[in-house]
Amino acid sequence: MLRDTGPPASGSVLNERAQCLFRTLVQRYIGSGQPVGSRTLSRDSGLDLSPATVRNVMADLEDLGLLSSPHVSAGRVPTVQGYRFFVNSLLRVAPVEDDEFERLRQQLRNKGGRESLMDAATSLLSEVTHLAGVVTLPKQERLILRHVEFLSLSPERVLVILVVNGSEVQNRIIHPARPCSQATLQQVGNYLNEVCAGRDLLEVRESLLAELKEHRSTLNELMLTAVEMADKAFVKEREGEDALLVSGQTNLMEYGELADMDKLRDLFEAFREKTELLSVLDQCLRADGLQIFIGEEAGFEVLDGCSVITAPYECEGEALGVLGVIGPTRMAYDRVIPIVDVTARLLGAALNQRH
Amino acid sequence: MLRDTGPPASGSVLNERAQCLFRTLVQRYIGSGQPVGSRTLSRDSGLDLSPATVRNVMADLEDLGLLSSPHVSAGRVPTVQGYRFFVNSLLRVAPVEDDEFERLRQQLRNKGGRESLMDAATSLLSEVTHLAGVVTLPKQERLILRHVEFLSLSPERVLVILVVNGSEVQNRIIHPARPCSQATLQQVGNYLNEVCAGRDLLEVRESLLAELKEHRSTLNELMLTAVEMADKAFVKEREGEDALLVSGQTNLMEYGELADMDKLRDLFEAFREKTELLSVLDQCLRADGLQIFIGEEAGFEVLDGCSVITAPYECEGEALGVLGVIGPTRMAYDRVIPIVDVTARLLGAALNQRH
DNA sequence: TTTTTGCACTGTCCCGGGACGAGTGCTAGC
DNA sequence: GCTAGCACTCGTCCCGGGACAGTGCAAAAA
Repeated sequence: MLRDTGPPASGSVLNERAQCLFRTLVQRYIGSGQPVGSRTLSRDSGLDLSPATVRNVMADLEDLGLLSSPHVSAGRVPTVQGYRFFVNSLLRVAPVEDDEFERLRQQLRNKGGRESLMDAATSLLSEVTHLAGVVTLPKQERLILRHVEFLSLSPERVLVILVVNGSEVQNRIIHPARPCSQATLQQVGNYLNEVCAGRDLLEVRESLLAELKEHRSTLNELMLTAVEMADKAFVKEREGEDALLVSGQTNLMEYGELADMDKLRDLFEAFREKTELLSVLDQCLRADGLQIFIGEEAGFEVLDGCSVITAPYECEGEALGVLGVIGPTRMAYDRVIPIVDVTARLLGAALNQRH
Repeated sequence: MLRDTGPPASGSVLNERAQCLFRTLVQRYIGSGQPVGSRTLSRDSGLDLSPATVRNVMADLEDLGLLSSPHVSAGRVPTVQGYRFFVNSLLRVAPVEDDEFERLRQQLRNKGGRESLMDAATSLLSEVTHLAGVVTLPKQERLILRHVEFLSLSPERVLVILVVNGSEVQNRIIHPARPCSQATLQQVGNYLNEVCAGRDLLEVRESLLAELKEHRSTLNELMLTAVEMADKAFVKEREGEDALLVSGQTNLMEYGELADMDKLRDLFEAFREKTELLSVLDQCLRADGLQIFIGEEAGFEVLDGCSVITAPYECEGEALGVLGVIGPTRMAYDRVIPIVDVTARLLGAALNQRH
């Protein structure tokens, strides 16, 4: 019996005993995946209660919506609300084990490119947790031009190489209105490098176009070509196209509760499609701080039966992206949460280091 | 009864009737996935034979190793040898349907970069065939330098941008022995562009190093730096790292014979790992022409129960890479083979077009 | 009042047996 | 050389019973 029958979300509403039983039940279910019965619970709780008493408490917990029974004689399993309550109020996270921490730290430093750093983070998450790891790539809202180079491929095609934001290289092919000689391109490049280096790509493009409109007649030939080139070369590209890395999907095949082929197929398709996942992870980025979605809480049917744990990673105080794991609702929250947390910090640190 | 009991691989060893029955059996099994019994076969073959006669023929076919029965009262299914014989001697391929051909053609032209062209080919294969599509990226044995650019990021780090083979851009970061000013880098770049443009990257590197060894004392400062830069910048990179694109893996989840979780998991891991698949596909590249591996023929246990159909794609008469599909042994060879064939041609054509 | 004990009840899982059907091999006959 | 008939063999499906695990409820004990 409970002292207070209010909604469990508001403060400590369960008495000590009920909390303890509930916690042990959830832990045990997470460990075994089997519904937990009163006998087992009375043995494992350490409370020296008879199964019958335990049954009474369990009945109350079921009334509160924290537990449910698959059928009348099969023990209890936590509901989504149950997991939520467990995570919010009852969970005691385990510190990351030393060797795991060391492994994470080692793998996330001195990585080559930023790309491979993100790759490393993704696979680390999946390997350490045995779940699926996800990392969103930093969305580069601002592209600061560092250097631009034009290369004539053929009379109608010009290769543009942009170095932006420090050391990231982008390249694209544009088709100029009039054929340009390599020499002209060289001059245009020099001009643009001089004028635009260190400025925002799109902003520069706008201002050049504005200038063109205003002083078209007074601009010389070279300037006109330069404006045209900038117009075509400085457009935004690769708009979040595959701004999501996923790793260790196959890990999910090991969990019995996801063993249904259709369910699994849908899940894998969602990993490939990415848009739904990205929308979930975007929420996490805005929410700022470690986030946990349990079951349908994320708002997508494919994620039914799954939990998502994410944390944003930051560089110079600004949240750049989100990393996390996806696994069955029945996951070892106490172990996984700190791992996600630590990985986010380490990734942020690694990014910071290369300033 | 058979006129000739020699190995079925050598020529037409089965009489007309046995061939017809065998073909109908295989086709039927491919369609339904269920073992085919004598009654069904006598109905479907169009030969007006009694089930008993069919049974006799089937017994002979089983003796030849072309059929096997899962158990005594369950009809027959083709063996790997059976599929092989079917594919080699009995198969009549269906021409690619018009709308499918149109679809392939449309999607494989006017694609942006070469990368996205390959992507398109991979997903097309998987979508049209409902199997998993694979495409190996052209392995660039020769990297012809077109242009090189050095950019100083910090005193110890230099960004190298290489344009090779027409319009492909590579970039890497190197750490010079001594700090270099941007002006020096500019000069080094100019020098290297002048001397090396149009030549093979690795060959240039060798010859420069050789020259260094010989005339070290007589070279000026700039030249020394240039040689050092070339040494560090012109090394081969991205050695076949992920030279394989896979798409539509989830399609395979729909086939009952691959429904075993462990089997599927191994298969997906093989897709991720890529090395085993690449070794199979490399054979296909050397073999030159459409290749079919049935079951364990490919030599890898994970591919047990699967067939691989590949065709090399060519550009300017040279086989650049391989594309194909992977699916259950029981696949619609008559439909899939021409699709793979056509896709390879279209991809080759698309690559040729951009010369 | 709270906890425990005892008991009836209700589901699942795991057999073992019987009916059924599909398919086979063999033999005799056309 | 082909076919019809027949006995036989398995495998699958379906059922019913027993073991089992867990429940709810009521009555007794603390």
